[in-house]
Amino acid sequence: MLDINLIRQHPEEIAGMLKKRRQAEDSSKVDELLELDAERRRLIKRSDEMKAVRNRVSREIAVIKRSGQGSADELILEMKDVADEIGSMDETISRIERQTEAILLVLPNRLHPDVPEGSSADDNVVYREPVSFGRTPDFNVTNHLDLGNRLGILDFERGAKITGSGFPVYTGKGAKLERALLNFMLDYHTEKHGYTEVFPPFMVNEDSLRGTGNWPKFADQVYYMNEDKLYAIPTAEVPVTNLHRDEMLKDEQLPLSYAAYSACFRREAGSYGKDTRGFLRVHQFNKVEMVKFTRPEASYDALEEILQNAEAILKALEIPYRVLLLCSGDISASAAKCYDIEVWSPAEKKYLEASSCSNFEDYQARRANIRFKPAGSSKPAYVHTLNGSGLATSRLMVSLLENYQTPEGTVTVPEALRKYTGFDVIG
RNA sequence: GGAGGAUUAGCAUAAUUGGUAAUGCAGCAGUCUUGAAAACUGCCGGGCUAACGCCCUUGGGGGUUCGAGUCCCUCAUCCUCCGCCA
Repeated sequence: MLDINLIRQHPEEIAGMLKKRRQAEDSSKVDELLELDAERRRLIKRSDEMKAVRNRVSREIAVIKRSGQGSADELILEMKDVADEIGSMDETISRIERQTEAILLVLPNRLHPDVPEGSSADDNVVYREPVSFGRTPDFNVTNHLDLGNRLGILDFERGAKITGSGFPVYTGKGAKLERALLNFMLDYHTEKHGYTEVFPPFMVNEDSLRGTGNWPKFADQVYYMNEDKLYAIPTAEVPVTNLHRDEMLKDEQLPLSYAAYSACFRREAGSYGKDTRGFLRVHQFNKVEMVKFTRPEASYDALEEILQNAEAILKALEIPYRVLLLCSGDISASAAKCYDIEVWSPAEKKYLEASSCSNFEDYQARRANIRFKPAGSSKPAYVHTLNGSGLATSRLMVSLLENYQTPEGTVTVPEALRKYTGFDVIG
């Protein structure tokens, strides 16, 4: 959520941001916001004046009643009218504030100057050139879906039977490999990168979803349990960032770094028929997420750190990847700057997104009311929040099965994972 | 699911039969001091205002009243007990 004061003082900056994000049509919302804001301030001034009268006269009434001298009936009658007027004025004010809030909740975040201009994923900029570890297979590799079936480690068909399309089942060594990946990544981040492990709930309430920016704009992408008004988390970012919702953190606590495993649930509405084979698009997948809370001045260094923490996993596993800096038309609404890590799929002959590392600056902190008292100051300030996948296993699994494939059709387990799997070859 | 109790600022604690949120600690700034401590003054949730000031804020929402921390309704969370349960 943007600061209304910023919008009032620099509306042209917001308009420029919307244009850069290829959402110029939303600039009418900024105009609407400015009108509502002016009207709100006008009404508040009048309402406050009347409340001052009411408070003063009410104190007079109290004095009269306490002394038992004279009658307050006339004053009470007068105040009845004043109270009615205040009531209707406050009703108008709260209606305006609801409208203002509704607009603020859907306006995207400011963009960092580094974010390149662009209108689609094609305009993203390569930030880190491909790293291949010299292990890309030189034969015709079988895609992960056929290979997984043949080796008996993945069962998408039965997943579709018991739940629906896009809910994968891992069996035998597949299940163990998945669990090894997750344990490996969690151990790596907690032991080598200093993250505190969190095992969060997989369902959250609406306040939490609003805090991270997934609601109301992206509510249709999230599974909803109507009976209990709970949402299945699309990422551990939601519960972990909301750990500190409505909290006042201590300066010396910062930065806070959390790593969390969670299953992730996404409806992926409107994306049927495009890149949907196997793991390329699923409704449930597993992910280790890194989340940081920092002082504002430290957040961009922290972003580079998160990116490197995610890359370290791929380097340890020797999975070929590259890093993109997302352009203004492709970056998510909540983020001010974002890197995507993509892993190479030899069978698909393309890179697949396996991680997103973003700095949200104070956009989420403002929504979720996460503050701290800066050292040397007496006033609270909003923290900056960041997160990065470290990483999602679904596309990672694709890349692993294909890159570690042998000409005989078996799969070698990456060295770093063997102590977790207990076996070094599948098939 | 049922019964009772609780929720006040970063933390901790107050507030007569309804009369308009008090105090302590921590933090920030200043005065004093060679420096520090102590002491004293102001600030220390948000909004409106050029400023003086004014308004709002007692878990969320609603109601009664001239006036609600206090009374009523409702929801959430926590504690105690009962019931159910992997």
